[in-house]
Amino acid sequence: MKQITKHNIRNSLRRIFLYHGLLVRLNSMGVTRVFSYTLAEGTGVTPEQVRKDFSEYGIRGNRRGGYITASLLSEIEALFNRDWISNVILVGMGNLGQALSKYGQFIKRGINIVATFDVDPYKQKVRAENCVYPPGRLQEIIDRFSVKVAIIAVPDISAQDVCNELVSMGIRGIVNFSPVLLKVPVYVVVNNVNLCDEIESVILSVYRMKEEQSLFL
Amino acid sequence: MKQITKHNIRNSLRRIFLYHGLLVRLNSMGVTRVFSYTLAEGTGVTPEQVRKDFSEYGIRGNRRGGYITASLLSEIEALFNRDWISNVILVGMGNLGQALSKYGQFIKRGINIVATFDVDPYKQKVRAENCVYPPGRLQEIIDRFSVKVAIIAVPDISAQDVCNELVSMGIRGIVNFSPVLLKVPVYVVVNNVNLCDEIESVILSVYRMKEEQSLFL
DNA sequence: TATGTTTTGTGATTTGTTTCACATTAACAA
DNA sequence: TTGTTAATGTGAAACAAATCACAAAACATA
Repeated sequence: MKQITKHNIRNSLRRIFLYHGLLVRLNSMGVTRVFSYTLAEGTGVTPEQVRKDFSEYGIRGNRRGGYITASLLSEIEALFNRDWISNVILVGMGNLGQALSKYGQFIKRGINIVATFDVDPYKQKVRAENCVYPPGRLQEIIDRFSVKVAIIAVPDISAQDVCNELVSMGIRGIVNFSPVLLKVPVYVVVNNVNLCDEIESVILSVYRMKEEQSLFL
Repeated sequence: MKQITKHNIRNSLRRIFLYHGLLVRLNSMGVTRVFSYTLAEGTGVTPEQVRKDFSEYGIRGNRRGGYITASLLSEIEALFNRDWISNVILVGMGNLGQALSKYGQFIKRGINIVATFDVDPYKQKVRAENCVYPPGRLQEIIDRFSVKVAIIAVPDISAQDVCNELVSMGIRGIVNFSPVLLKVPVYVVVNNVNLCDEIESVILSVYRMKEEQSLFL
């Protein structure tokens, strides 16, 4: 079984997102021109790497004038081809799901959560603005909005079942916030995000740093 | 400036967390023995890699009997040295912060959020169970619980200020959920988690997969 | 105790990624 | 028009990570 996880998405591609995020902010601040070192500075990589990454994806700048912010942004977004696919659904409205559904950054970045789902009838408040659908309406919504990507934020026990259901309904990309490895057909992309791991890695790094310092004492 | 980000935390270390998470679950399910291929299967890597990773961190198994789940777990946790440092604080109680503060997985993994903070007086409900402190009490809490790691979930404009303050108060590790690159002294570890990027990477991968398939038509 | 089997542990090899060094180009100034 | 400068773009080199192949060990069985 082959999954696209944090570990096998190309590093260069992950950095393109980094540049994209920064560019969105710079653009909204009215910065019209950027240089490889601008992006490098803002994302913590080297200028060479920025250029190499752009080179890999066929993005070119002006030999002396750097890059035009707006064009660069649209070139990256063209690369993403974001028009037809940025509608996503969110399954699981626990604490994390609720937070994600209200997270303001998504829409700024062109990620549109068209609907949220939960099995819990108590959470299914189909009011006007913040409605949560029952799983029975998944297929209908997926079809209506041609959704291809889903966010899974359900408890680990039900994650695989939900995943299977979504895949059978046409979902081809999954962002998985549950701590289980989802089994999916080869044509489905999975990205696992594990908040515990993110925090643990810092805890351990801090500890290791202490250890290294103490070697000098 | 050198940061420990998603990209420069050793891959092997990231995988150790993956194994740890799986082991916690296997252990609670009563599995007493695991093999490199058990862990490989459950985390989507190869058995050789599992062994190589353990080898790197000096963790050894039994030549024929694999690994004893409980011992392996405590060896990894000893590696983390989690006793003195697993108290963390959370700054910023917006949507994401609130979700993180209620996220049940943390405590299962030994991550203990000892206090949460927000500048907004409306959010500062210092009731018994779910209290949110004003920033003025940061130093007091950091000292009292010897906190070394903080989670930043504040809006991007204030992220750098909050970060500076935390570092000056003794914080040495930061999990940054805001989309800005924090400038920190070399002895501070930063892990940037960007939820937009995680979702975008899947959107793009799905698109690329479609593209590749269409080459065969 | 000897033998076959299973699984770990690791040197050697391959593959992938980042950095370096510099040729190339565009803008500007005199 | 011509030289100077400030950027990009990229092949080559250095580095890092993953895979392979197999030796070493431990257990089971006779």
